[in-house]
Amino acid sequence: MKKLSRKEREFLRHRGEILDVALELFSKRGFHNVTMHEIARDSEFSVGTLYKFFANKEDLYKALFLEKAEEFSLVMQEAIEKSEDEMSAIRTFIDQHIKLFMKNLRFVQLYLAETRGARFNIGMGMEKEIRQKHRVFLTKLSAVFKKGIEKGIFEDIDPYLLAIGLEGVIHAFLFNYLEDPQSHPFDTELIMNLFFGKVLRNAD
Amino acid sequence: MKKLSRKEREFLRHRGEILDVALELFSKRGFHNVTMHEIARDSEFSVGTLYKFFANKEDLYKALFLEKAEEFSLVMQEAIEKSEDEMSAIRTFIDQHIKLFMKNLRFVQLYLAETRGARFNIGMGMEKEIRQKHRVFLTKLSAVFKKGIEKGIFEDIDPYLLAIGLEGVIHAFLFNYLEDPQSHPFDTELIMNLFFGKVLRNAD
Amino acid sequence: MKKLSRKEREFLRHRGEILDVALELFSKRGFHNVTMHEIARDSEFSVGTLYKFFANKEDLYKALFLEKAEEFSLVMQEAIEKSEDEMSAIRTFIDQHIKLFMKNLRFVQLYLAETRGARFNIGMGMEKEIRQKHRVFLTKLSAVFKKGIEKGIFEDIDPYLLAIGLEGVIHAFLFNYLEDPQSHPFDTELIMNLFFGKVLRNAD
Amino acid sequence: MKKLSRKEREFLRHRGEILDVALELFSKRGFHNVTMHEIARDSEFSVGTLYKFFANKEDLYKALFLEKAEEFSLVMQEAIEKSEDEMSAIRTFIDQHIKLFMKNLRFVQLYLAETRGARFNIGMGMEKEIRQKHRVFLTKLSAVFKKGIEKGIFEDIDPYLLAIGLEGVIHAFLFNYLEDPQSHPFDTELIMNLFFGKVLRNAD
DNA sequence: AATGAATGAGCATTCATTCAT
DNA sequence: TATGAATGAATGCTCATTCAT
Repeated sequence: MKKLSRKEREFLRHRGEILDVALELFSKRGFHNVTMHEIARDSEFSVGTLYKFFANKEDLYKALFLEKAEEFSLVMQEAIEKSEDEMSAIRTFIDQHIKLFMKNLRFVQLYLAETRGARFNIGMGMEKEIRQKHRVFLTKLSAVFKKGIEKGIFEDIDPYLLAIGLEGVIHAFLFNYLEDPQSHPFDTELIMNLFFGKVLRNAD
Repeated sequence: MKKLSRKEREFLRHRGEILDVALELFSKRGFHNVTMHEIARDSEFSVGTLYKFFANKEDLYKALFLEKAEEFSLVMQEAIEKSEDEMSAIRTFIDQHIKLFMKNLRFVQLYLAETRGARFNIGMGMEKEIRQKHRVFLTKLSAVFKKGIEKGIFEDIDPYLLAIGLEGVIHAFLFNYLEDPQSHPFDTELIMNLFFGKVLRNAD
Repeated sequence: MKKLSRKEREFLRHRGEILDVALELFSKRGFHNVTMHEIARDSEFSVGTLYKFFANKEDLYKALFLEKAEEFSLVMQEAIEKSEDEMSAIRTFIDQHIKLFMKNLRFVQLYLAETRGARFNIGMGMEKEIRQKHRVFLTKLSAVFKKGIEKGIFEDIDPYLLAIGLEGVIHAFLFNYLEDPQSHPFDTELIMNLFFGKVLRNAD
Repeated sequence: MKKLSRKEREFLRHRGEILDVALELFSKRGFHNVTMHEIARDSEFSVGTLYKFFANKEDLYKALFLEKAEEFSLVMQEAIEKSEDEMSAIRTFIDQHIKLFMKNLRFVQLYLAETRGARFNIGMGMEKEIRQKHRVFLTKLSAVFKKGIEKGIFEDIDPYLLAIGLEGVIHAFLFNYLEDPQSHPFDTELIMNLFFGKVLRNAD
């Protein structure tokens, strides 16, 4: 948008470097098992400098999480919205979801923890914000299901539950992949099959 | 089974009281945001007494988690094993799962966090043990799917993924319930429908 | 002296058992590295019972030390006093000293520490008492030297220093023995030879 | 030797200040009766800063002891080695010993305690190191006696015992001086006289 | 009288945060 | 402006001592 001065560009580059290092550490050991000195050491800045970029440790963690979460959210929303019909919206969503996560495994570690891990890292601060955004997103996803139900494509099941359920399956697979990347490969089609009635053979 | 002396019974009662208080606190605020002094205060014991029952904070947390996790595991396994056919095994599993979790919401908070929360609370100690047990359990659940596949009841999909997926859906619903108990009710049948091909209307 | 009732005899026996165990532990690990629970465990009494015999840990340590120190002191004094002439008084003193210490190696550990270790175990409490008694004893030993000097047997050197010096040599040998019992054997005669060169006037 | 940066010089100065304060406290009250907070308070640093210089309390104590002990050891060895004949080596040793100790009374408190006090302050850690170094030193001192014996200057007595004995006398005098500096003055000549009666062959 | 469960003050240590240089 | 030395509140844990049974 705007032209950034060299100073500003440099500032953002440094900020990004710090966040990268922090993600590396936080994802491996969790918020409480990483010290500001470690982040300083690994990012080759001084502790003092860290505090020039972020007001405190919590702030750093929040920035780290929320910025990437926002990015994820946008990609996913786009995936849903630019699709023609509901069925392909769901497929694109799953597809993008998997791709995005596979490209950001470090962050996914944090993401899955934060969206399930309850109020564990930071006290109620970021918590609500994350939950709120997540709910907004799920509502958008459920809107797809809702429209599908209205069109008679999907069964009449609470669309919000469908959204939650779909995300639940995807996350479960991704988490298993994180733990043991070799075993049990899966793809968008598998999830589509699983979710859209192919488990039971003689379904009819 | 055995007759316990008054001393022994009292010991176990006190131990249980401490664990109850600890669960309350840990589930609300997480391992790192709870102090031994708080557990002492709330359980109306002294810090010293806490250390008579548990070697250290980590030990207390582990005991808390593993004992209940074991109990859960047994109930769930039983649900699977005592069923006649595969279909009812899955139904009983979902049913028991929901019931058990609904009765132990505090603990579920912890459980969902630990089985997703990555390596965040305790350093790799309990970690592996939990993951290992979880895998064993999922293998048992997937055995049901496997048999079902062999009998031609289920589609030929990696049974371990089916197990993971089913659990993912259940946990997703339960987690949503934890967050907002009023909205979006669900039950065993809903999950059965969802999982066994009723989402897509004209599936055939 | 007095007839002791069975109760009283038992009391003293138990007290002695506790002191024995305490000596064993204190001599190995020092005052601060031994807990009352350990003394209780090893002596097969309860902690509560320990406090029936001794007001507190310090008291127990003091009793342990002072009683045996008193016993030592008496034996040594006797050795000095019942001797005919000064020369044999010194010889008997050295002799008894070595014998006594060899029979009480555990305690000697403590003794050497307390009479050198400065104010390390207990704060200034027993300290003064020990030092005072020790000074009294050294004064008695120096009296022997003094008389010897007056008789012209010994050189005219501050008799208190002679007493200190003699004790210093004996303790140094004993300490070395404690550390490495096999090497560098010594006996009364050696110390006599060592000590009475120039001290003895008609050496030339 | 090397040029030190201002930072480095300041670091060493601060470290030295902490050690000075710690010596003051430890020598008065012993390892276990001094808290890190006291050292912090008296040295006018914060507790945290103490831990920047020393890994833990034990480490601080060890540094304190071993560095000065090393210095002492070197001075004493030099005293022995640079002397022409055995007799003057012993005299120089006594002389330097007294001078060094008189200048470092605080430390001597600790030194005498540690070289006699048995295994009382720290568990076996430093213990062995100290004993080992002490033995090495005594061996060097005894080598002087050995050579003297071979030359026929000294009586044929185990030279290691002579070394131990000489040190015992010196330490005994120094310890007495520590306790009561006014009374019973002594000097090198006195110790020489005391020690070299029969030891010196041609005494007669 | 004897027990040992319970107490809680006290200590070592950590680490987010500040600020003089 | 960037640094990192210094801070000190906070926490896990120990152990001498008490007292209800």
